[in-house]
Parts: sequence; structure tokens; C-alpha cells
Amino acid sequence: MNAPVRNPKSAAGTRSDSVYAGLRRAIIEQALMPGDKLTEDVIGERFGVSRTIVRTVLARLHAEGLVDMQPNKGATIAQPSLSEAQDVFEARMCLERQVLVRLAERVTDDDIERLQKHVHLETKASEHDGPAAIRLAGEFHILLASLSGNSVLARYVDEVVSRCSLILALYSRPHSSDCSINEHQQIIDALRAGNSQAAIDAMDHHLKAVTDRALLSSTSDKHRDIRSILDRYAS
Amino acid sequence: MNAPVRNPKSAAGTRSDSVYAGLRRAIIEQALMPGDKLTEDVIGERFGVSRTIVRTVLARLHAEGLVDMQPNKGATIAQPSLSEAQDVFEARMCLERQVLVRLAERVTDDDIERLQKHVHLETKASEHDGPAAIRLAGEFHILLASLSGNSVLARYVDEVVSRCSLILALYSRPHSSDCSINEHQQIIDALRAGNSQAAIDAMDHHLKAVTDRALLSSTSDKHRDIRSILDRYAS
DNA sequence: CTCATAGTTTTTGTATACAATCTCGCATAC
DNA sequence: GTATGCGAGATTGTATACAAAAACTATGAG
Repeated sequence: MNAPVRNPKSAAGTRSDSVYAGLRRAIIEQALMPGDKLTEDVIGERFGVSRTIVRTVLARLHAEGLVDMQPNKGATIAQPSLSEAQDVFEARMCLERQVLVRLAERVTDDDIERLQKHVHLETKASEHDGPAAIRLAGEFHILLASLSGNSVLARYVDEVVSRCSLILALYSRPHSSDCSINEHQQIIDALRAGNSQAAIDAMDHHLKAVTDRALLSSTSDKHRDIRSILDRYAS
Repeated sequence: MNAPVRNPKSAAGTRSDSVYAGLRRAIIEQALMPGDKLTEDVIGERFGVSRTIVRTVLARLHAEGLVDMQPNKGATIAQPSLSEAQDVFEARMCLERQVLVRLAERVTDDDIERLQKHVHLETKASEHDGPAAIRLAGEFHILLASLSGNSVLARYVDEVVSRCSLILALYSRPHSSDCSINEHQQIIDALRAGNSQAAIDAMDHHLKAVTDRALLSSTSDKHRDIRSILDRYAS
């Protein structure tokens, strides 16, 4: 039923990793929308694991701010309030600035090339694959953070970027990526030139543009059936 | 066996919260030392809960970087490498600066008073209660972050400060608090005067002093028996 | 028609059972 | 004496069982 994936990545559980990855991707790509109910049985059934595993995964996603949990009422995709959203953006700005400060003084040609390659990927995906484009836009920032060489910074950036996907799903037009690829290119160019201040300015401008897109749209339907969606992410 | 604590705090589980709090405090106060084995059965027995609960708690502590987990080998109190330690300190510096930037422009007299009260607590504890002094020193920074009004910042500061306790346990003299109370007072004074730059400078100096205390001492014994320690934290 | 209510079904919280894996001691060979 | 296997016991990974709580449905009163 499920491929015997061996992902010797990091955490405790072993089988939970694939469920975690799938669910997370579904959220990031905005296939699952804020407010959607995450029933343990449903997820377990679709991914071919028991509730024990699902529960671990949901707790993890909750810790990252991607799902809300209420005692005795279960889990839903998080619906950050406007104030939470602002907090996330401010923290993100602070963290990504530090990433650029580090990168400016230690980025290698190899790093630049990887970044450039990623932007090409983004460009390609932007033309036909909506969901992947959203994910890739975020992953550019995650790649930056990971290249910075500070694992703590990398983890936190990963988290805030993911939460931003959620925020955009809530407050912006549906399926909008949170990044114009052009601005990513500007950051790379500034880094290549060794101009840390320009890179930071570009990032500031970039994130400010994203923040301003808060326009409050639909709060989603009552009880969507997530079964068919999960199937696409249970690979 | 266990007090029926009702802690309607935040997360998913209900009973797990008290185990989480107890275990966390034991780590912060350096009663449990880096490397100590955290056997699920032992913890469950001491806290009067099943392994299911313990497992949730350990996963949560792992996500926060306080415990290491290896597949099929279980959990131990985290032993951050020197490089991880540096990453934590750098992230902490970055986050706490932002906290002060925010505080400088919105701190109230009431906030100042709470901070001042906390430092008094620290002073009192420093004279007789070693473990509590360590915890209170960290909690000063957590209080600062929570007063900043940014929940994301607050959560991350909480995390890095906790990890710093661990780092100090590993690399500094045993039972040393990571803060001289005097420096906390300087930060309060700067905030009271509305001098944000002075506050940030004081914080920079403060954290730099902490960072420099990395001196690498003992890596702890092979297999300590944590049972008696847990009893003190299973209240 | 709206509201309240009782009973049924669904879903969550927790404990426990069982298999897979690891640890450690002990015997044996070299 | 050191190293190599082997086996008993301990520990973890996962599924399942069961009780408590919530959600839903349908019925009846006003």
C-alpha cells in the first residue's frame, strides 16, 4: 500500500517522516486550505498508517505553527490571525536579514550557482505548475538560509516561510506565490557582487511587498472533504 | 499517584503538559545533564503516565532542540556540538536585538516594573537556590521577549534561551547561571531611559560575555540513574 | 419555523499489546 | 588477553482497544 521509504533524516519516528512530508507539502502548496479539518482516521487511512503516527505528525506540524489544535476537538490547518501574521513577517524579516549578513561574507561561486539554478526552476514552474511554483518560491528563501551555514537560522527561516504560505493562502488571492521571481534574481545579483547592503535592501523590499498583499479574502468552506486531496500527497 | 493537574495551556494533549513542564524544568535547571538517557518507561513510571504521553513529550522536546533522538535508540538530553552552540548564540543575538528594538518603542511603566521585580527575584534566588537561579536568569530574557508583544519572537527566544542553558551545562562550569544579574539591571535601566541603542549594546555585551564562557568541561558519566532526579520534578 | 433536547455516531485521549531492534553479558576461539 | 558470536533481557516502533468527549441527527415543544 505504501512504498517502504527509508528516510534516515533526523527525528524520532521513522515512518512518520513520509506522512509529515506529504502533509506539509499539501499545506505549502495550498492544496489543503486554512480551516480544513484534519481528522486522524482519515489521514491515517489515506497514508496507510495508524493514528499513532498521524498524531505524532500533527503534533509536529502544530509545533511549527502550521496546524491549530484544540483539546478534544482535533486539528485543523492553521488560520493565523492578522496580528499573528504580522508577527511572523517581522520575525522573518529579522531572520532573513541575518541570513544575508552571513551569506554576504561567505557565499561561494558554487552557492551562487545553486541559487541561480533554483530561480530557473521557479521560472519554469511559474508557467504551468501553480502549486509547485508556490512551493519553489518559498524554497528559494529556505535554500538561502541553509547556505548561510547556521542550522538554527535555517530551521527558523524554514518555519516562518512555511507559515507565510499559509498566511498568503488566507489573506491574499488564491494560489498566489509570495514572491516575484524577479526580486529573487536581484538578491542573487547583489550577493554575487558582494554587496550585502543591496541584498538586504532587496530582501526588505521583497518582503514588504509580500506583507502589503494582506487583503482578507474568503475564510474557506465549512467542511471540505480532504480525502481526494490527500491521495495526491500520499505517494 | 499524580495530581490531577488541569493545564488548559495551548497544545494538543492535555495530560502531557505537566510531564512536559516537569521534564523541561529538570533540563533547564541542569538537574538532568546533557547525555543522560531518557528511557520512556522510566519517565512514564515516575510521572504516572503511559509511554504514549512520554513519547509525545520527548518528540516536543526534540523539536525544541533540548533532546536528541536516534531511531531505535531512544532519547537523550541533547549535547549540542560547539558549532551548534555558536549557531544558537548567533540566532539568539539576532532575535533579542529585535526584541529590544520593539520594546524600546512600546515599553510601559508596568512592563518596567515587572522586569524590575523579576531581577529582585533573581537576586534573592542567587544567594541560596542554585537551580532556580539558573532558571530565573533565562526567564528574564523570556519575559523581555514576551513583553515585546511579538508571539513568534517570544517563542523563538524561549527556545534559544533554553538551549543556552544546555550549552552552558556542557561547556561551562557546572551550575553556572548564564547571566550576571547586574547586566540585566543595565538593560532595564536603558529601557527605562528610552535609550534603545544602550539597551542593545548592553545585551550584546551581556551575550558576548556568555558566549565566551565556552570552556569544555566534563561530558558526563556513562549511564546516570535519573529516577531520583525525576521524582523531584514529577510534582 | 425556531429552539431545545435526547440519543446515536464520530472523533479524540490514553493505555496496552506485540513485534522489531538494540544492548549487554558470557562463552568460545584464536 | 583480545576478539567474535550468540542469546537473554531491555527498549523502541507501531497498531489496536477502550473510555471520554464532541458532533450530528432527529424528534418534539413552543
